[in-house]
Amino acid sequence: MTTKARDKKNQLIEATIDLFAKEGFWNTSTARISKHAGVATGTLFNYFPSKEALIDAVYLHLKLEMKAFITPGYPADEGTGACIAHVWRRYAEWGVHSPVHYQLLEQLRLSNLVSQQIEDRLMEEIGFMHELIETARQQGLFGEVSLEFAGALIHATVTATINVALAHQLTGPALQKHIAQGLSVLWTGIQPSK
Amino acid sequence: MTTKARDKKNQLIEATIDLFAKEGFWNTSTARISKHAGVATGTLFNYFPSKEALIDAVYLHLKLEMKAFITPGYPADEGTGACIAHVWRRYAEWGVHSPVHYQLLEQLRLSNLVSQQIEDRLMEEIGFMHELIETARQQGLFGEVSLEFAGALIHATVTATINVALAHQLTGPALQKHIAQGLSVLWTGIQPSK
Amino acid sequence: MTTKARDKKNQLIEATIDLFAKEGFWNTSTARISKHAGVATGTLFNYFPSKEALIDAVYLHLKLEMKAFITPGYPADEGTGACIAHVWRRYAEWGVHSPVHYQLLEQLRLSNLVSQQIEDRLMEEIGFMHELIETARQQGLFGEVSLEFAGALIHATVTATINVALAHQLTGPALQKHIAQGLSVLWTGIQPSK
Amino acid sequence: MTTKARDKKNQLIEATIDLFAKEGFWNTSTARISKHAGVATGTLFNYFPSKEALIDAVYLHLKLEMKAFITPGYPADEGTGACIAHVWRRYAEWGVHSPVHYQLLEQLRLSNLVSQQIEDRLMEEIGFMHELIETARQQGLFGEVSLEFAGALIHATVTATINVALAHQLTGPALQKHIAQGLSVLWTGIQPSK
DNA sequence: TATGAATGAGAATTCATTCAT
DNA sequence: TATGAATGAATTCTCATTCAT
Repeated sequence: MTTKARDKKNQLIEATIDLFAKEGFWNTSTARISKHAGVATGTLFNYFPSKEALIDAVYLHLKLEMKAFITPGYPADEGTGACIAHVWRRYAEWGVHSPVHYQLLEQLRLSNLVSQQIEDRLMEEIGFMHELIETARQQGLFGEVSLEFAGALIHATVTATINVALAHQLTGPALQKHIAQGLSVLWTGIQPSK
Repeated sequence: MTTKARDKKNQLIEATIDLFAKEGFWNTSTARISKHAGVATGTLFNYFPSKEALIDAVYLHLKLEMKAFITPGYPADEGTGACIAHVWRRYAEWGVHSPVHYQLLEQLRLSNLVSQQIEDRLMEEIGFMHELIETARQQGLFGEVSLEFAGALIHATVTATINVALAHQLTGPALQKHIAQGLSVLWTGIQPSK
Repeated sequence: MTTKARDKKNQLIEATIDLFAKEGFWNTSTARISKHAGVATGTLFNYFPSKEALIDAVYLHLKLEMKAFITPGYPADEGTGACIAHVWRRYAEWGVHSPVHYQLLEQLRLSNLVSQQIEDRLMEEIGFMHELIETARQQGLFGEVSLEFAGALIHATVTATINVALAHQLTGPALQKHIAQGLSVLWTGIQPSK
Repeated sequence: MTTKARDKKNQLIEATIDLFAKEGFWNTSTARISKHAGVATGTLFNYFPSKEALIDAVYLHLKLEMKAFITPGYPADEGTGACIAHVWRRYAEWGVHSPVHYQLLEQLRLSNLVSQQIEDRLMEEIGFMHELIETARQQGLFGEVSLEFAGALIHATVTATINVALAHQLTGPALQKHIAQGLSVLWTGIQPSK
């Protein structure tokens, strides 16, 4: 795929995200997406074989964007706990920083619109988080909680934290305190009882 | 509204839930709903002025069903903590007991398809939960966590708990232990640090 | 047909006229007509076998109403010219007096919605006007103008007169003067050249 | 708009006129129009955003066609009276020449289906007639008749003339004589009394 | 490769009419 | 005779996708 082609794909993906956010899922036709991206209706289908494939690409795009936001500063040498805390905190910050993208990602996650193929593909990209959690479990950081439950709780707490931060429009120190509080709930709640 | 009319409305609502679950939101037309409910296409619109109104009714139906499941055995005289624990536990049990309804409710919650009017109407029905949380806060059960954040965390943890229970198809004692674990995470995590 | 039945028929016809005027032809369903008349949807079809039959009845009703307005004071003993002038003038006055009914009548006339059967039936009721015109022709009042042309010109001039009177909201002496002017145009225009 | 696009628009407009005439207003669906024009149902809506817009276009088309028929031979240098007579005569000839179009135009005129926007647009195209009438009035050709009344009478007489010509299927010299007669009625009737 | 007109199945909704009560 | 819920064909309009240029 040439650079130009990749550019156009991204252009279309960004236009899709924009319109999904602005007008909602249901009212966003491929024709409108094309126009918003500044290309002809037919062109969209030169880059994505179907609308479904476009939505898959959007989901992938959002997840990778999130990953790219989370990754910097990863404290690989400070221990598993620090790593998980980093990921959790950066996720929360991403959600507050890109609320539109975050909300769309959550909607797509529940929508059954994303193909299994893409979910699999993402396992490879995001899999390191699962390994991280598994390591933490084995180190006894999570008590008896299963791998999957730990993942679910991490996701659940970060989501709740983002949503409240957005609802209250928190920024600056108030936001940082809120995020710390959310992380603390997870951390306290999930740790093994003494 | 006569009993017969109420029956038919329910019939249509159940058919809608069924199809939404089976075929997904996006592929479920009013024509298919009517056929699935065993009535003519026009009949649906005798009971709901629009598809939007039908979806509102479905959402209302699901929330009230959930409330009806949660309410029995409410330990009003055992203190706020026991009440919250009861509600949390019964919610989790409902989700595991009626996974299709639970999942649809979650989808609708994020979809922006439900009108504000219905959200308001539900505040009256579900409002007691908010009061419960507020009372708990004032009794110092939740540390510094705000009302809204407490609500979000309660919802987030119960959701995570249900999802994992469903994924692992937990039942019987294993399920009860899992639910207890989820509740404990919330409870430990949210309580004020000593 | 009992008196009660005739009353209900009239009730339905009046409701139809009212709604046609208020909401236009295209948006007026039989259901709305029934409701407006204060009867059940099915009841309408006990009195009129179809919507088409109802429209026929409305047309008939309007024409007879017009005739009833025109007839009083008919100067049978003052000569043909006076009779025609009377009819013309009363027609104009009816149009100004009942603009809604007048306009609906004109619309129905051009709409092809009225059955031939009703047109025939009306010939009997309204036929005297044609005879009147024919007599006038034979008396040489209309020059070489054919019967049909004379009728068309009479109708055309009265219609133009009413429309302008309505547009300018003429009343009282101004209206009378305007009507006299319209009649004079017809009379002067149509009379044989010396 | 390319030539091809204009052609297709005209194709659809002609199909609409044809069907309106053949089957009447009320039975003519967009689906039938599309099929009659030899295009897919969706294609119609590529050219007209709604059925209403199509009807507007039909009305505009008919009026401009009429104008194009009337204009040639306009005797601008023979005085106002000659100009009005020319327009009147050509209008009558157009009605007899294109009865289907003429009748549809009259129906649309009374139907309230044409948007104000199109009426305004037509004022610019047809406005010269109003100026013509106003000039004639100021030259004393019309006695005390107001501008609007003069216009209404002109329209009324030409319409009556066309209708009778069509009913009698007049052609050739008989038609010309009939038209002359109609014009004479207007002219004699409307001129100032000495 | 880009274009955008053409396609036609499918969507939500309406409505004249029927018929069991 | 009156009722009004039920019917389902018909309507306007949308939209993912195709394909000739």
